[in-house]
Amino acid sequence: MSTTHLLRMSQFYAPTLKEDPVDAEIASHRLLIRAAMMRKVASGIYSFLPLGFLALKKLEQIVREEMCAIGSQEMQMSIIQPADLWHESGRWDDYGPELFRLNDRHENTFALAPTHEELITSLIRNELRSYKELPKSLFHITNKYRDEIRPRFGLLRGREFIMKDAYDFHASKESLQQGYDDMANAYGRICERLGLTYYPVEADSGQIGGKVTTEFMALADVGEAELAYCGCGYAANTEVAQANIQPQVFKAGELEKLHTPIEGSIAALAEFLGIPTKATVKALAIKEPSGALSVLFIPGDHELGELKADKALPGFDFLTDEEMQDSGLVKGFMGPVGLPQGVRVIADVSLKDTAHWVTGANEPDYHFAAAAPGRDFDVDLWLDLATAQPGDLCPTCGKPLQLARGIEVGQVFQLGTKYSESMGASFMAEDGSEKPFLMGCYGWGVTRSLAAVVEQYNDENGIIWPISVAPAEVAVLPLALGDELVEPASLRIAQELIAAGIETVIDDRDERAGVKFNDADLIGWPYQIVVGKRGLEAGEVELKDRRSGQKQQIPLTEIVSQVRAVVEDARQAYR
RNA sequence: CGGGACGUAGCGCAGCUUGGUAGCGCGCCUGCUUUGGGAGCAGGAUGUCGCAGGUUCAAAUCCUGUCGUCCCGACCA
Repeated sequence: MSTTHLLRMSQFYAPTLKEDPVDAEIASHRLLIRAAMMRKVASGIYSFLPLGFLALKKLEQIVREEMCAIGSQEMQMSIIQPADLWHESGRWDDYGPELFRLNDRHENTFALAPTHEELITSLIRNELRSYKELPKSLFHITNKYRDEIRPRFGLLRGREFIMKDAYDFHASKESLQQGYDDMANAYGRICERLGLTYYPVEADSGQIGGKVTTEFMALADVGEAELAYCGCGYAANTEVAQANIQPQVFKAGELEKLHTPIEGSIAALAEFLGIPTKATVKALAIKEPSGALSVLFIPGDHELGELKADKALPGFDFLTDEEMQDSGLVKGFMGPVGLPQGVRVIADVSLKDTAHWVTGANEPDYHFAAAAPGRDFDVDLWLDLATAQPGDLCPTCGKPLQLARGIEVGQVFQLGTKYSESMGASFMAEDGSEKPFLMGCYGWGVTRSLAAVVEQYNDENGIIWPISVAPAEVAVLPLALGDELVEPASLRIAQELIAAGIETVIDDRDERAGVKFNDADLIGWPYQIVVGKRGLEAGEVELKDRRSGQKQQIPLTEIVSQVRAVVEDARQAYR
């Protein structure tokens, strides 16, 4: 959607705020409210004001175009969905309190859609019947509802938000992979058109099921996700990143018992021995639902990846202090040598090549140095357990990994047959057999990515919209309203820009120059044309680039053609 | 759900300890002046002090409950 008529600030509903809203902490939340883009309705629920809506619609259109470009077809599904469908898939019970539920006057039960797998599957299952019709890809852009435990950070984690979700149906794995690759490429293009610095990362597929998945992370310090990445292109959510950790050996040789009268912590041990934490081995006592007890060993400078551990040891839990005592485990001084009987030794794979460990002696105030796996003790199970840290080595190229925080703006999944099987959606294959569809689902957070753009594009004065999502491309600021030179000149420039197909706004409010400058920077118009009396008398106006802050004087006769050129260049850069 | 904090004018806040006429800044309205980075002067309007009980002659203030909001954690496609 582009603005085809001149926007007049004097007519526009755009109540910008001079002061920061008190309940907004992060830049995107603060600025979207201050710049009159949106207002809060309730916790995690926002209304878009005209300015924000313009930006939102432009962002949405970019997503739409990239979906259509890969042959996905737009539709629109209801957000109120019969509970029966959710019972069919099993998610009425699995989704938990996050699912908004409601009744109609006849006491029929419904869910507000947090996502649309159920509805789309029920929609196509009776009428998409033959392999000849496959593959099919459908998408829509609608509100989603999730009763988050803790909504926060404005648009980044809301209870009502806009998502583009696409679903595709395939007859073969190869076809599914193709659909998935197309979608991932489209997501990359969306990020680029939004100007986002991003990484596609390996990720966990979580509740939604399926196996193959990639998350698209927009880098931002306020992001709730952490990713490990490398110059070679490898990037993964630290929940699953397979970092190549390099523990250090303190000393080799025979098993040696050390008197270590300290509080049992890695930091204290490292300090007492005068060695780096990476030369120690951390021990964590856990139990599995079966009741089996184990001690997990990971390099001392690393943290346990709880998601990794939970995948390998489903439902595990840490032992309480009492349970440890009852099992004969010595908190703070556990080690693989001389554990109580029946307690398994499970170690992070990175310790496989570490021939000599510094580890607890299962005795208060004592540690072992140079405990050697295979000689002094046996490891029952080697697992990938530790969370990646900066300096760990990239699993694909071996160079040091870097860590960053990111906002998950999109995720692509190969669902497989999870929903087609549970909901009986099948097609007639070429050989005459009935087969469940292979499905993919692909979410893009529309409102969340709008916030991500603001997180990456702002400064102390306000938002710095990339031209692709700016509410308008150019703002004309007449500094002397009512002046016989300034006002007509400003209007003429604005109208010529509109005629040239450039989204233009004119700040024709009866405000002082300072107010207009500050609002223009706060709202974040990419280009500002300042029309003042002084300049006009010299036959000039000023063109300001919001991003660089650079200003240049341009002859009145050339301003329209120059701005056209500048805008055209900027558009190309985000295409 | 655990921990912390906050609800007073449209927005940002003070007042509460020690109960006694509800205030400040910005914004808003009127007038004059001003006019290239959030103007100056003068005048004016605006409140169920979140809500409900209780204590008291008297409650924004004390007590109890409740609702809402934010932050940390747990949780989370």
